[in-house]
Formats: sequence, C-alpha cells, structure tokens
Amino acid sequence: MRKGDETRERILEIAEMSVLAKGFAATSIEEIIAEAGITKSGFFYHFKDKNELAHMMLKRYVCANDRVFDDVIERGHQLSDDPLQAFLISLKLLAEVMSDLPNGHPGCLIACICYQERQFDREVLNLTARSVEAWNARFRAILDNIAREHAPRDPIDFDDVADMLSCVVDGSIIMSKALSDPSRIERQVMAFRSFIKLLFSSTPQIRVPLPNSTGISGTVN
Amino acid sequence: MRKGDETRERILEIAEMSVLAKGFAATSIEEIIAEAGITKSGFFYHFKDKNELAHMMLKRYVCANDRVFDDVIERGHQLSDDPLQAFLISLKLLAEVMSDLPNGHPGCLIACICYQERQFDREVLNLTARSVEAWNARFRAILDNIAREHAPRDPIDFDDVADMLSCVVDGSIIMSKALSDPSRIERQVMAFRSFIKLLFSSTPQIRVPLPNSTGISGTVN
DNA sequence: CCGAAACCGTACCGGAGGTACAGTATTCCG
DNA sequence: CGGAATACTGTACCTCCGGTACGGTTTCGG
Repeated sequence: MRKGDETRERILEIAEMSVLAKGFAATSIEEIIAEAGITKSGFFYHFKDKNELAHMMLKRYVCANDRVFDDVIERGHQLSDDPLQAFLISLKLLAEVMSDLPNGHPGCLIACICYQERQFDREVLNLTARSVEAWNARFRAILDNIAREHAPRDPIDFDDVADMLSCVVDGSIIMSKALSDPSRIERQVMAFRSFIKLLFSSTPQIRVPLPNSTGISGTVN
Repeated sequence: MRKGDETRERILEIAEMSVLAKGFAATSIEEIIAEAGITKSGFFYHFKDKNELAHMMLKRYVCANDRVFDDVIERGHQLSDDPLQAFLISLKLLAEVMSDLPNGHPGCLIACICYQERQFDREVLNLTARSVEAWNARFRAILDNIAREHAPRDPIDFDDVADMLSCVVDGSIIMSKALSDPSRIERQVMAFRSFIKLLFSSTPQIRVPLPNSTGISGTVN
C-alpha cells in the first residue's frame, strides 16, 4: 500500500514536469515510465488511462497550490492585525515563494490545461474552474475585509481586483517562460501589491481624513 | 501564386484554432487537411513539416497582434493629446476589442507555445521572446511619456508596469477559458486601467497642484 | 505462509507523422 | 496559343507511439 503510493507520487511528479514543459499530448507514457524506472504495465496498474493521470495530476496540483496560498495568507495575518498590512505582507511572501524556485517556476497546471482544454473531459475542466473560483472568492473576501477599514480610492469592482491576482500570477509565469527570466513573477506580484497599496492607502502626500474613513490614517509603505 | 497563399492562410487559420483549443501535439495534420478540404500531399506542398507550420502560424499571429495594439494605441493618440488620457482611451478600446469576439477569445498563441516550449525549436522560441520584449518596450515608452507630464504616485519600476499589461491580458485569457466567461478579459484590462489611473492621476478627492505638475489639473475618469 | 498489492513481459492494434514520387489541373506570362 | 510554373491529388509505404489486453511474477504485510 505505501510502496504503491510512493510510485504513484513519483509518476505524478515526473508527468507534471513533462506536461508543463511539453504539453499533455506530447508527454509520452514511455518517457514517463523510463524516467520513473517502471514498465508500461506498471503505469497502467496505477492509472487506467492517460485521462486518469490528468485527473490525479490536477488534484495533486490544486492541493499543493492551496497549501501555498493558505500558508502565505496565514503568515500575513500572524504578522499584522490590520487586514491591509496583512495582505501586503502576504503578497510580499508570495512574491518570495514564487522566486525561490531553483530553476524558475515550472508553470501553472491550470493554465496549461486551459490551453489544451479539448484534450480533457468535463470532470477535469470542472475541477480547474472550481479551483480558480475558490481562489478568486478567497481573495475577494480579503479585499472586503480590508475595505471595512480602508476606503478604496477607485470605484472598481472588488471581484475584478481579486481576479487580477490570479491573472497577474498566471500571466507573469508565461512571461517568465517566454523570456527565460524567473524574476518576472516576483516583480509582477509586487506590482499588483503596488496596486493594492494605491487602491487602499490614504493619500500619502496630503493627509486628510476622508468622509468614509474609519479615522485610522497614515501612510503605507 | 494568389491561390496558394489563400490555401496557406486557410490552413494556418484552422491550425491556429486547433492548437489554441487542443495544443500543438494533439493537433493532427490529418484533421487540418480534412477541415481545409485538401490532401496530405497538398499540406506538405506548403509546409515541409509540422515545425514549419508552427513558424508560419506564429509569424502570422504576431503580425495580427501587433496590428491590433498599434491600432488601439494610435486611436488613443488621435482622441487626446495628453499621453495619460490617450493611454486610458487605448486601454478602454483594447478592452472592447478583446470582448468583441463572438465566441470568446480563442487564446494567445505565445502563451500556448510557452506551455509547450519543448516541442518547438530555438527559432520559434526566440520569435516569441522578441515579440514579448517588443510589446513590453512599447508600453514602457508610453509610460515614460506619461510620466513627463504626470508624476507617479508610487516608486514602482515602469518596466514592471509595462510588463503587467501583457501579464494581465494573458492571465485573463486563461481565466476566461477556465471559467468559460469571456467578459473576464475586458474587466481585467479595465482593472489595469484603474491601476494606471491611480498611479498617475492627481489626487481625485482633493484637488491640489503637485510640485512637478504641468499645471494641467483635474480628475481623471 | 498466504493472499493481496505491486508490479513485469509480451503481443498486438490503430493512428499519426513523415517520405517518395508520379500524375493532373490551374494559372500566369510571353 | 503554348509552355512553364504553380498548386495541388493519389497511392503506397515506413516507423513510432499511445493504448489495450492479459497472463505471469515478485514483494510485502498480517
């Protein structure tokens, strides 16, 4: 039982790396089993077909990603009671996490699947959609929390601001791949952070209490 | 000569749609020729192999995209002399262009290639990189122009702000695919527009001439 | 030590990329 | 009008890979 899980994990890891580098169709089972040191029969013992492999890969990826986001958000809350400060800290941590990968970010499996959607069944596509929605909702809740204490300086829909984080991360991963420059991701997360700062901070140059302010004033760095 | 170009164009169009929906490897030549109404021999008359198809597809895509961006930026400049206003108009136009596609945005070929990079040769990858760099540089130049007349309210690197537009567009295309919601792209471009507004606008609530202002004041909508 | 879990070996099929090459229809140009 | 590019069609063939099937074998926990 434990040995099988270990092999599965190894297969999934190898497969994910390959899929992110070459796409799903171009990832051959023969290549995976060669790297994993098993036979084709061994592979099909664990996964009944390639589609099931995609399922398992995606589940694994979503869980791992959720853990990363949960962790940075939690650490942000631990370091500041103010929801804006906490989120700014979380974003800084997220930028660091993204740039701390030795060979650059390998890619977002969700994005990868979206660009090969016709290869996957409804279940896989539904899982990607639900996972994106869940992240967006989480970010949205954070923004709502911030807005309770800091009035936004622009009447933008918070749903769009929440979406923007995922968009910037996914977009910057693409750019980091296109330009072979891992630092782009970190810089883009920090750029989004600037947006949040500008959106919620009180006016830095001229400090005036706003009508809908809670009374808490001060600049944000 | 003209007939051949027409067939090529048809092949490239069909291939691009298929690649954006299924990925490059999963796009079979047999499927392309079936839809184009030609034979396999006809295909290999135009393209010596699949890699050459990728080349041609990418060149076509980059040209078409450049035209869209050029057009939007030019129209922005026609509608306002102020570089900030011109860019804000351009972004609004870009958002409209992105949402005016009947079946949603089919996807960005650059992003698609980046997520299947190991399938393509150096030439293709170099072309994607150069095209991304060109767009970033163009946006950067626009920001420099704006900054000559409007002081930024945050010390963020303009290179990162310029990059952000491409990132937001590519990221929102992914989200629009993941959630089957074409409107996400438009909304994200408008969210980026809010960022630009916040970054360069004079304080909207309290109108005070800034030290480095040109004297042109007023709120920006 | 037994049975389930975790594989291995082999054989086979269909489909796709790619090659080769001969033939044909269309079109352009002098 | 005629020949020469141009733009294909048709056929035949090869190889490789994904995927299926299924029986046999090792490993390991209880």
